[in-house]
Amino acid sequence: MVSNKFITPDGYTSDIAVFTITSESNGQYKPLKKNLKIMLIKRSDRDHEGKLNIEAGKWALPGGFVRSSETAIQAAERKLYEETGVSGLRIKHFGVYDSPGRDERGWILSNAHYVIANEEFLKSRKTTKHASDIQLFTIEDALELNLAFDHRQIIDDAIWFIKKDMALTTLAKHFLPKEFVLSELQGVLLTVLDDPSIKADAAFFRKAPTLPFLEAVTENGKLKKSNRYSKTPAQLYRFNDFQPITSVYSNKLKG
Amino acid sequence: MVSNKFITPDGYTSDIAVFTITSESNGQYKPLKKNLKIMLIKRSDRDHEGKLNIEAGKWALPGGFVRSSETAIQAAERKLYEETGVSGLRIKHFGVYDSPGRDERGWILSNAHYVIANEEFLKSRKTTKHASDIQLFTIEDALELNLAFDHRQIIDDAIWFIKKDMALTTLAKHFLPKEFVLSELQGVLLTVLDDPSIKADAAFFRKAPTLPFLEAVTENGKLKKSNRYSKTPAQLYRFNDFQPITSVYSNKLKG
DNA sequence: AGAATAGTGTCTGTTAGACACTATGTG
DNA sequence: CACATAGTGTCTAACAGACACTATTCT
Repeated sequence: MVSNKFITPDGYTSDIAVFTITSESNGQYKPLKKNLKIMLIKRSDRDHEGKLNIEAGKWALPGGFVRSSETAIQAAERKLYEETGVSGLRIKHFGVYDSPGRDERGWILSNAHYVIANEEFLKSRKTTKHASDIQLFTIEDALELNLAFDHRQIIDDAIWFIKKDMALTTLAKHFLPKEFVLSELQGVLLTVLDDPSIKADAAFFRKAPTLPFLEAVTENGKLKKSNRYSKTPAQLYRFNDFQPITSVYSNKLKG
Repeated sequence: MVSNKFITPDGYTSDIAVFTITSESNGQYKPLKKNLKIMLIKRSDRDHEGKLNIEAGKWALPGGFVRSSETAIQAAERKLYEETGVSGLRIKHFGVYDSPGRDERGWILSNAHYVIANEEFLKSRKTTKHASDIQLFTIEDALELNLAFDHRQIIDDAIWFIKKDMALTTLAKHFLPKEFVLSELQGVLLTVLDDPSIKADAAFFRKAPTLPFLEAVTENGKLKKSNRYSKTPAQLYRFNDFQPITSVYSNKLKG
């Protein structure tokens, strides 16, 4: 029944869900309108050898086949750069998709990752793709598209993971500039999390400065402020290297 | 450079780290000595076709090749049953191991999972293996063995994941009987976590009954007690379906 | 002055942590 | 009665949450 050769998959791909939070100006001295977005690419009609491409024309996660000389993470890095011009970001594995029949070409595994990019970083990238073939979508819009393969499921799962990581780790820092104002942090958190104690201004502004993974920025011995988003100068903060650990059995943050 | 065939891996395996917490009696009416252990199997000299096996004689995680008609999770279930007699447990994915060169037979991917089994459950299993070829090791002992492939790394990572899940989810319930006494829960948590507020008896006994995912067991309208581990009858608790959610930005448990 | 953002003052109720104390049952 | 486990009483300091208040700056 079982052959004496190993049972070999027909392919191993690495796919990447690239998230960013876009900021729309809301007027001068106002906090920005923030929106969680995902970067998708339109599958071209033909591959790089000129052959008809599968799932052509559909929107899909960037990614592609892993080579035997690299890991899926390395492949993700390479494909991300080739397809979207993005590089240098922390790539995080979150799942494997291997249901029989998920790809009609055969038994093809997908190793799925997510990446958080801050908006400024994305703007500075260069890509060979036509701009219309690579776009940022809001999550709702993305999930309404006719997506290639099982990428809808993968995106769904990716969102669940970044929500979890946003709540449990200092993931928010990847969406923010090095130095930021509390209302920016609050905005980032609220695009992903729905937590009354983050929403409540007084509570958040009182709590945030005490968080062990945040520190006020100083300059020449004085607190550094910014009035990017308000007339009142607001204190700048940065993340430090503290890795908070929570537990359901006790509610003190540990490092 | 790239062939027109897909780049195909030479194999796709599913490996499972099976954890349990063993309890040694410490004397009558005493809490038990608990220890986190991992189940490993000794790779046999020849495979089921009689051919020489790779990494023969070394200790390894249970697992094996995934078939094209199943997912890695299903393969994990199947191999776990075939190799160790364990079935019916929740299998959780935690990583993929795909470094070139990790398996000298070729380009072989490992999809890694963990499983939590409670000790009583493990005792009741049946297996075709010789008892000496399948054993429970403490974590320290396991990491000192000469393990097959990169299974040392996989075990290391698995431990990290169960620590995290033990702290952040109600994972502890899989190590416990349906109804348990607070000192049992405390014992389970302490085998994996090092948290002063769990260690401190008074604090733990006061806090635990208020946790939203625990409830006191009643019988005929009365609180159900047990004196399994103490002369004083102790209240029995069970986990309910509450899924606690924590956050580093606020320290109220949400569901 | 008016408007908007960024905080702070203050009160109330809850909780963690420490430590001493009580409760229950065995031998 | 001694002892071990399973809690509870009580105090203190800290903190969350609510709501009103002040501070700063631009127009």
